[in-house]
Amino acid sequence: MHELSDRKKRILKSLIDEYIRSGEPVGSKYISGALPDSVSSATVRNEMSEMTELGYLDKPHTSAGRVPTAKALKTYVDGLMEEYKLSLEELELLNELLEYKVGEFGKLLSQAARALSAITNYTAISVLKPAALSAESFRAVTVDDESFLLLMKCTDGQVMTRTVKASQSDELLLKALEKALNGCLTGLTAEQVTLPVILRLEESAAEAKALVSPTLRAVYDMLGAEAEEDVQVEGITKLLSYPEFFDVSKAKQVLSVLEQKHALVSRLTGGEAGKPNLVMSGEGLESTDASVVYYPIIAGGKTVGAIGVIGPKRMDYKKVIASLEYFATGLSEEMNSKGDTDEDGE
Amino acid sequence: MHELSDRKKRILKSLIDEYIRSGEPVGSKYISGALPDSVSSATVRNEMSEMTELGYLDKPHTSAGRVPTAKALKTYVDGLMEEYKLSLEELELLNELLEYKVGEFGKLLSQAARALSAITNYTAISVLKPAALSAESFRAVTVDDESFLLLMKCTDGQVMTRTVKASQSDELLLKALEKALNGCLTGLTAEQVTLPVILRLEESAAEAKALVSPTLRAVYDMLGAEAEEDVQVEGITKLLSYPEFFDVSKAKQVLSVLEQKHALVSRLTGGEAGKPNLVMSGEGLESTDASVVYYPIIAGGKTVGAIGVIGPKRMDYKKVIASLEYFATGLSEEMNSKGDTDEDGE
DNA sequence: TTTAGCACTCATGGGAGGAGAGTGCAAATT
DNA sequence: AATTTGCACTCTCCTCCCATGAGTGCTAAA
Repeated sequence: MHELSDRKKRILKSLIDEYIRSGEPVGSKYISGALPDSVSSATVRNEMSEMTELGYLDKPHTSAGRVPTAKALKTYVDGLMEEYKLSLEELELLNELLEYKVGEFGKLLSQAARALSAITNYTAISVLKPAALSAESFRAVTVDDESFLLLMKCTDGQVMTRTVKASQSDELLLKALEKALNGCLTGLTAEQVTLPVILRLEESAAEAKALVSPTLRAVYDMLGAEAEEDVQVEGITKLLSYPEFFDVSKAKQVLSVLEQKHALVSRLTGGEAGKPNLVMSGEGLESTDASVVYYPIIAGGKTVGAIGVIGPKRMDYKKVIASLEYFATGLSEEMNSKGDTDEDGE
Repeated sequence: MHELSDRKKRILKSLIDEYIRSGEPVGSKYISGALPDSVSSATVRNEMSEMTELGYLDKPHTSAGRVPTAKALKTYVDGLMEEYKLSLEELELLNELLEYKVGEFGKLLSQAARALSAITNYTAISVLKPAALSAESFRAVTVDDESFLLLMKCTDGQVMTRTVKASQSDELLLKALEKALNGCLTGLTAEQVTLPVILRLEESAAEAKALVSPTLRAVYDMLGAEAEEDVQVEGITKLLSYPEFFDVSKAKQVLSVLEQKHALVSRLTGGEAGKPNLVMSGEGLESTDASVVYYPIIAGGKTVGAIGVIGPKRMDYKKVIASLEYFATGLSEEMNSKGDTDEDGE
């Protein structure tokens, strides 16, 4: 693992720091000046030459400085870079934007993305994972003479509702319907509600026959509701502020990644929890010069979404990771305290 | 109004058609060839020169062809252009994408935007207008021993719910709470729930005192829920396919318009219903070379959202307007049949 | 009123040449 | 053996310059 000498590491760190700042190839002379070690540029050149062999550095052409490869950036993130402490103002900004509204999880997530984009100056992504819902119990409640409200408590604890239109629906009929639903549909996902199930339901709800069809429609709708994946992107213009995307075709490549919502969701909810996940240009991310850092959000031991940042390969990882971590743990906590599961993910 | 001779109109139409196609300044020679009238390029030049005086045409520099101004494009949209008939395939595509899911209005809107973007090849926007909600009636329903479900029927007919945690909540307490809520909070918007109101509520719900605070929180949350404006943008990369946005700074300008969500919502829900609304670069839209066409969506006589397309000034208006019209009327109908209002907007 | 003819204007694209940054290597230094 | 100095070499990038060509505006003729 330790294939780099200490000096090489120092050189690499210095080079990457500068590259992150400027976005341009870094030359040996700069590093020789920036490093506390008093080494000549020639020595640095030799070291760099070796690191190029080892796959850490690249040069755009013979006579330009060096640029870190994906491998080098990973090494940097894993150990070389300093830790970033969010400043008080930044923490305040985050909290303000975040606590302002604690409604739905989805809203919370996109709110977080907005804040994240604001403080990091990169484009932020929030992703809501579709869940395969199943019902734990049903209730039907009268609203007025021509409609009633159907409640479905899901196995994951949340309660969903739909209004169902039905001309004649007295308390008795609703009770019967309720019973039939609880008897036939609990524990099933949308896919599992097949014809035999429906027939059985119709049979046991014989008295409330007229209500079955609209009710089923509502149930189906609820079970499928969370199947909608949701991707929110905040601060797209930020992306276009970085010179690597001044070329529209590059920008388009990156943005098209963000439009492949389905792929994005499965990718971002697939990572390891509790640590920053890093995806760089080549690796499945079909875009040049871009890099994504993300944290999955955990609730009740399951990944329910993710929050991330997309930017140039040379993004300010220390700041991004610090902010992301703050949000991801905050959101995960929020979710775990809110839900009915007391398990701890970590 | 009729400040243009017939021939001028023909010339203008031909010029704009070509400009929409190519995106480049159009010269007199091209028009002379394209027009059925056999006129020489010199005649066309004279006409164009006059139209430049009248503010219909512009020239980028002395020696380039002419480009239509915003004024000319409006004239074009208002009368010169042909009507576009959506092809069967296009209609099918629209319907397929649209009917696939008829859940929430918000989802429907963004679904529509997606379809719109797909068939027009421009970026589509959907906007949900925040509504000032007020309650018509409340109900509280037991879920399990440690929480109950609060239902709020709004004046606009929709029913919203929240789960409220409360350690001891028997049926009697809930009944009392329900009564108090119905007595004190009906007809009020989020802003109108002030301290005196709260005090009165606490008084009348004295028996269920412990429930008041969490309940109020839930009510407040529901009343404010729809205040969230929602903007969905579909097909951003499409925008970047047009040469006018190859310059990233231009692209940024346009995209930043889309990020000013608040301004966007009020702008797009402010237009006239039942007809295409056209906003061109200069007019309040802070971006060069872009143009927005949108239709507000009406439900129960009120504007509840809007759907639109943003693209280069020279977009294919006939196609865009045809598709938009299809969706806007479709969505408005959908909304009006679904809601409980029978008023007709037009 | 329309057209033909012509001078004039500008954006565009293609070299040519020079400056500057950075490398790599060989010889000198520690 | 590791560093450093010195130097030739390689590229990119910028700028200046010129030719090209599309399109106009104007004048004089039809």
